Amino acid sequence: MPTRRHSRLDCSPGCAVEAAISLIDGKWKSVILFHLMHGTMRFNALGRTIGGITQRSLITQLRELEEDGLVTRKIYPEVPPKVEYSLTELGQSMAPVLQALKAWGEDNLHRFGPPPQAE
Amino acid sequence: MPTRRHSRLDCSPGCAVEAAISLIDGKWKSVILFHLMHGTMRFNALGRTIGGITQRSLITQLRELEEDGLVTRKIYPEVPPKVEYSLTELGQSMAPVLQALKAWGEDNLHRFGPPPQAE
DNA sequence: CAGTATCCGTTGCGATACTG
DNA sequence: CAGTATCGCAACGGATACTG
Repeated sequence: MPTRRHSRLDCSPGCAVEAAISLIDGKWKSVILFHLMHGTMRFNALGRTIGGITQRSLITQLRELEEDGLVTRKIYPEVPPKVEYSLTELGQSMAPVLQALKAWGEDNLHRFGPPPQAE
Repeated sequence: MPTRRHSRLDCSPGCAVEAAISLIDGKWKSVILFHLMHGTMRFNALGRTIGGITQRSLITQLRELEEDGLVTRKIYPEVPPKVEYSLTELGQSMAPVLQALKAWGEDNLHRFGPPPQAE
């Protein structure tokens, strides 16, 4: 029982915002979506690209994204197994959000994490 | 020790997205920001407008938003106490994000929560 | 390769009660 | 009114090991 994660979709003003966010909360979802916007990816490739995420977390987040209709999972019945993840139309429609997020982050990141120096 | 909540601002591609999200995660932050975009609000007013949030949660989220420089707190030294919360410039700059979120939510909410009927 | 299973610490957050 | 203090649980998420 997936424990309906979407708390309260019972609308008050600002609820749309909350609903939208509830889909991309979690520590990794936004990043996953972001990477999938660049195209289809396989499970481990996604994990490597993101970096620092465990298989458990990755699969959990992916399953939730799938459950929410943002991501699709294509299984190639072959061995070794091959599974590709990509965005659905709905997932693609998140693009503006992700971009706004990215733009904001890039503009303001320096305020929080003083640039990691030039090494 | 506020336990630096911003997990990893140590950038990998997509990190900007994660950083931005980390500021508006939590169950309520986005909604708080959203309501503050309409103007300054007092503590309890904010709580009532949002609905369903406890004082503890509200204050916690507000303090974090403040700590992150998105919100300011103006105290009127009078009795009964009066405290007003409003967005900083940085907070205002979140507008596009919030709007993207809201737009997306409004366009796609129906997919998750079947419209609350006409009562 | 793409997962699943188990364990377990941390955090989020609600409930409730109290205060200046 | 605008908080603070305590409690407690459930969910999140990391580590690690195992599997078809």
